[in-house]
Amino acid sequence: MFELANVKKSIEKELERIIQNKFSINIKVTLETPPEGMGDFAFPMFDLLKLLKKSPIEVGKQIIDSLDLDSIKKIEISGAYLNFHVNFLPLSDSFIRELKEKGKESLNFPKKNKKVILEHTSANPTGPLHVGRGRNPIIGDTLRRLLKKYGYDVETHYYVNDAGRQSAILIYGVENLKIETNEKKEDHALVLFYQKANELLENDQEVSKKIEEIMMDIERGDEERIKRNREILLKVLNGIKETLKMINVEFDIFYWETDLIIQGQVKKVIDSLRSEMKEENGAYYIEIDKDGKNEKVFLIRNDGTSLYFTRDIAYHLLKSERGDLIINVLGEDHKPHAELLQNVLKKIKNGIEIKNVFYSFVSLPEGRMSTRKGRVVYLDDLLEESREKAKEEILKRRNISDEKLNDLSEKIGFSAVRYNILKIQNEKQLVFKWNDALNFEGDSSPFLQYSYARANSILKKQPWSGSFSSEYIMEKAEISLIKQILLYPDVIENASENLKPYKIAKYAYDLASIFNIFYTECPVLKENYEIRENRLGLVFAFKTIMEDLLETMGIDHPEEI
RNA sequence: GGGCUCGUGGCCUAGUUUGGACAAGGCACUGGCCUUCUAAGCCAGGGAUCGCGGGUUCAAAUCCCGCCGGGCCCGCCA
Repeated sequence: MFELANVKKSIEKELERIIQNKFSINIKVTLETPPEGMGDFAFPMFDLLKLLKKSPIEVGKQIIDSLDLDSIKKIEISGAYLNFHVNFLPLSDSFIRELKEKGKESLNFPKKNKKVILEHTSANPTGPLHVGRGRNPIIGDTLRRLLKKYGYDVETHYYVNDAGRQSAILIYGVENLKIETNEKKEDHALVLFYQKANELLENDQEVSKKIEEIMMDIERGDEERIKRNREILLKVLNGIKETLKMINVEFDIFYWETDLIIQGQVKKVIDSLRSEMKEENGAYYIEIDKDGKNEKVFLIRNDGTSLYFTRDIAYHLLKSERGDLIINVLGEDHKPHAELLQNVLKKIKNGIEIKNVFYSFVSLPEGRMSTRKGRVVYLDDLLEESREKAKEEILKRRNISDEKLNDLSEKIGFSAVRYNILKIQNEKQLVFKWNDALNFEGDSSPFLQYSYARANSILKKQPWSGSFSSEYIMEKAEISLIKQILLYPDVIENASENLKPYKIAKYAYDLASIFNIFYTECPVLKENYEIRENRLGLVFAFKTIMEDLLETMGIDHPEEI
């Protein structure tokens, strides 16, 4: 499965050997990709030429004369570059044969027998999910799918903050206010209480005091109080789950923050750090080295209750017992917190491996989204809008039953939202614009789904017999397609190792784009037997890989669109 | 003020980790392609001092320094 990368490595090794032998020079050779039409790999000889004080032609010729690898078809000297044309077509024989035999399974990496605990989303259950933090579930869930493919066992967590101030505000609102609403979805109905309570809070000391009391009860571990709260928070959480389901996001575990208090983990953390703790006005802290400076990290308030940070330590210790690698998908605002947490954990337990993936908020042209202030675009509304647009687009093209229309418009509309957010690098700040969020053309999920449907349609008309030989491949478009297909394992590896799910989107788009060119330039069904079967093989390979990519991105892949 | 981060055609993005050949795509715009496997597509075209200024290098969007602009963070909040 890794032949293409191996070919590259073997050329690099061979070049290093030849340069050593011929010129007695030890250099590390890194091949790069030349511009279109100039071969497959390029070796820049600048360093070598400088050392040897010879012309590129002279040095190039000497290298070419001593290089003898089956995989190389042709070598050209172009300026100070040595361009390698690789005979990679034969690689496609085994690749496609394996796809035929094992299907998508052949695309999975070997099991690593390592478990990843992946926490993402973890939005406060005080209102519906909004687009501002909408990147979190999309990045998180794509990582889950990607890392599984890459050979990890993955357990996903949603950390439910039921111990915090935000939750207490909602609880106060629900228990003390009366608000009429005909919102059917409970997260949308209950957020009104949260917003109203926040409003009251601003200029009413009494309200503020009552909320403090709720928080206090929780943090002291009042189980009655906690139980009542959860009933309310769960309603909001269920609304959030519904939204997540629409974009194909699901979790293994919902972990309630207050469990850490009730079950004693917080106390354990405090006990284990007690010897290092110092006191200040009745509160306790430890000192942590941060960029050479000592920083106070408070763990216990002067009223004896724990802080979010303390509970987060406990939670990460718990996660470290459940898996080998902890990955958190976090908003950029958590950066300092997360770094501090890693430092503290090092003090408590050795060898905890944590990787944090940060993303920037999606904002509105008029500023940051805020549930409290009501300046938000809810994910539900965006999804609804996208579904409607998908319906319109479908009806422009075909007449189908209402049932099919509903199904298809969700698969196209919801996916478009997921893709349009996923495709952008996490840390890039993103200003929400309806036009971009609802993009259905070019670099978009309908484009991918469309190319997939085209492939599917061909195979439906004429199933592939399974015979394929790269000898029959000669068209430019066919070769580009094979080349792109063979890159698949490298892309999965790169995206997984660097925890960059958007790399999958980029690759999938390029692949679909190349397939569309192939589709236009290389008719399949009307060719003679050999050519037809070979092209069917290519279409099959494309279809299988595209399906796999779409699944990895959590995007639906209807057979026809 | 300090720290982190982003800045690429009118708009959006890839490329930055590991420096290399004319900076690659999408949207929008202009023109062409459906009696032939789905035109959500394909082809062609115009449009970029890669925020600014220095430096390192044979070679800088990429590395280093300074500056400018946007975002985030600097709690006994979460």
